[in-house]
Amino acid sequence: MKLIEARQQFISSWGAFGTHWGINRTMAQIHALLLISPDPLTQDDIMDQLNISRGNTNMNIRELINWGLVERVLLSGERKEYFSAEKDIWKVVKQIVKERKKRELEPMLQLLDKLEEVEGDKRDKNVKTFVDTVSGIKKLGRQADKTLDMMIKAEESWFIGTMMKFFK
Amino acid sequence: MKLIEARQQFISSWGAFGTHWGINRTMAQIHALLLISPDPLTQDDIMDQLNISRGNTNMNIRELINWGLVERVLLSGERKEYFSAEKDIWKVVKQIVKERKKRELEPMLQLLDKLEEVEGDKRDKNVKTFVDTVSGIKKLGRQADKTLDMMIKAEESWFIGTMMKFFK
DNA sequence: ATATATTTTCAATATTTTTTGAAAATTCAA
DNA sequence: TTGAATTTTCAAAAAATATTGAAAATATAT
Repeated sequence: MKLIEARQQFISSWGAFGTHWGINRTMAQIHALLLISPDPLTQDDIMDQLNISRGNTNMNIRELINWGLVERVLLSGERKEYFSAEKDIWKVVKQIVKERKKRELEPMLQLLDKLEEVEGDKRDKNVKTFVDTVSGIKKLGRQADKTLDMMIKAEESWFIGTMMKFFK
Repeated sequence: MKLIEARQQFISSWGAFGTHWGINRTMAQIHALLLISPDPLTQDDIMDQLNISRGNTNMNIRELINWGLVERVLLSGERKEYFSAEKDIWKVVKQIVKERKKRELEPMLQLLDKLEEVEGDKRDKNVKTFVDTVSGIKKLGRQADKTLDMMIKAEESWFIGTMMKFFK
């Protein structure tokens, strides 16, 4: 397979993959493009390579910056802004985990704390089932939260080493 | 907070949560409803409680069954079908992980295997960056695959115990 | 200051996804 | 069988989401 074709496939399936994870196609494609580009790209480079509009490009680049996956690069003597993606995949994963934990897991756990205190008699099976379900999710969620915290702090080598041993 | 309100909030935020993870709102809501219902429900029960159409209900129940999260229950002497959700959250999580691994991670790893064999000279920095990126993702992906396999096989108590020790 | 390059915004449009509801198919009791 | 109950399908409609492109805002060089 030629590079040009392989790049296309990578970008396109990274985009499709993203949509399964609540990330919009374009954002995932821009990320993919930057991941496989040796040098930083401008907004125009991205527009041209992915065939998307200026507005779309701009919005999604900014979103990638919010996620901490892409950064602005200023090249001396150049007026335009350049963009480049973090290439270390372990860092990328940690960054995504960190953001999703903050945006989704933590608010969910807070809600569950509130819901667990529902009024009512536990002898009522509706109350019991509700409370048991909420508690069960909360317990697992709290554990996940701790585990992810550790993962975020870990070095790849340490993390993979540990996993290897435990899940040999 | 009254049970009725707590149930509403749970269903609604479980639905919103689902949309961040590529699951449609209705499917997540039906799942939530079944999780907190002590007894199995019929299609009509679900339609009424969530205010959704028959077609929508039917489609999403079937999808939940495909995901292995809900099962048909036949009550003797009843003509209608009843549905109930697995209540053990650890089992639910394992089931979701298992399905997503099969549907998303495994195909992605297969693709990366192919893409890694791209033609071209690694002294070309475009080729090098592409291959390095693909290899990096593949390596981490393979490790995730193994780790998830272990998790799927594990008992909750063992898993959490292990995590506690390692990520104390 | 002025002109020019560049980035950002956002209303309008297009696309994708979800939902509806009625018709068709299926199931089951009599 | 027949017919009522129930489930499934799917084209059309609605809703949600993503994209465009031109205008406005901003930044920079002269």
